[in-house]
Amino acid sequence: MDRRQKKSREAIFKAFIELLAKKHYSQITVGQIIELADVGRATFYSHFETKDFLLKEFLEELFCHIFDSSKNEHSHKHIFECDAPDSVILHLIMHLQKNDNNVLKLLTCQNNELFLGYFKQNFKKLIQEHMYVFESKKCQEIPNDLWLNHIASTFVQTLIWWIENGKKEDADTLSNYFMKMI
Amino acid sequence: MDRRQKKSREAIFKAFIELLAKKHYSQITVGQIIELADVGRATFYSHFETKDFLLKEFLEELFCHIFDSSKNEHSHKHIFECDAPDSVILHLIMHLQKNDNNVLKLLTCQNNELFLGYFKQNFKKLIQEHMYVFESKKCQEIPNDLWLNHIASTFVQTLIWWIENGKKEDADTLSNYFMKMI
DNA sequence: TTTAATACTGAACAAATTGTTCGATAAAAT
DNA sequence: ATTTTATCGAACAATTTGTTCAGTATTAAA
Repeated sequence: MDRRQKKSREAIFKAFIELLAKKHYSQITVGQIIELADVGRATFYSHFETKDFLLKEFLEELFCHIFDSSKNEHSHKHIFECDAPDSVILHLIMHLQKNDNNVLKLLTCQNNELFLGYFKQNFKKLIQEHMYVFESKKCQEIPNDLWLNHIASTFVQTLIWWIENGKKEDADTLSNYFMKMI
Repeated sequence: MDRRQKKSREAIFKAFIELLAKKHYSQITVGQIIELADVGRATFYSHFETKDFLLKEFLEELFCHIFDSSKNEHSHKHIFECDAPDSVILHLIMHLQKNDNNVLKLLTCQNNELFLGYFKQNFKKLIQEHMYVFESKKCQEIPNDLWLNHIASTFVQTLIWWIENGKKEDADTLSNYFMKMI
């Protein structure tokens, strides 16, 4: 990719994140983004069809990074070969604790609804691949997809609670709370 | 309240609901609302400061109705004096099944994020008042507010799953799933 | 029934925003 | 050195927002 393209794209993303941390998505205008990013109006629209597409691409890049690294990192590979469901969760929480790109902030700020959907979606994929890990917890009478959804929601909801309470608990405790609840 | 005021207000609400069922909140313009409601532009703005306030007032009226009637109806009053946690939930689900004002549709259509917040907020209040009912389910090691949040989220999430799957299960089964999960 | 207050209409208005177009300029790839 | 490509910046029409105001209709109060 052209160095200029990359530069513009990143400047737009950076400005967008900065604005997201301050105000609600719906209150952000294209004008504000290009001013902060210091790119021309036409440049913005040559990169992103609309503001909504900018959001979509941003979230996709973000979550792809979190969940992929959580799957593929060599140093952690063993975790998914372990039988304890805790470790899958623990691993993910520790990843989130690093808080790359301020994901956690985005999860709780005014924009949370936007992120929850993506987060849940990706988390569901993850646990679907490692469902066996949760078998022991599962009640046979509950439909599978309801159960899957339940795990994902509970996880996201636990995270939000954690952040809003100042992230006092360590990864271990949090993972423990989560496992107790499901 | 002046008959004219009431009429305009209701016409606006009605038009708003009709539009909400069709498209996303953010895509709805004041122009569309007043056209469908058949009221003047100035009238709209004399009732509601902005579109956001319209939404807020609408949701407040809606949820106030659901949760109040769920608390106060004479025919059901006994339920809250009963020890079984199931009955509180069952009662609420049966209320929702009546589907006044299409609440359920709003919970799953494109606008769900908007409604989830309000719904959860009200549901939390409700169970907080009847917390003792859930005591037996509670694990002592989990912080109280995390637990409260968990119950509310799980309920909302169960509802959504139910609606999206065509509402096949009856109130009893659904209530049962919910109780099994928490 | 008359009077006074109040709500609505409809049109016009400035301001902001959106998404497009264009020729000129600068940077990159060949 | 030449060609391709990205950016700029300014201008553009089209929407939308929220306000204002004079005139009309409805309601409540006397």
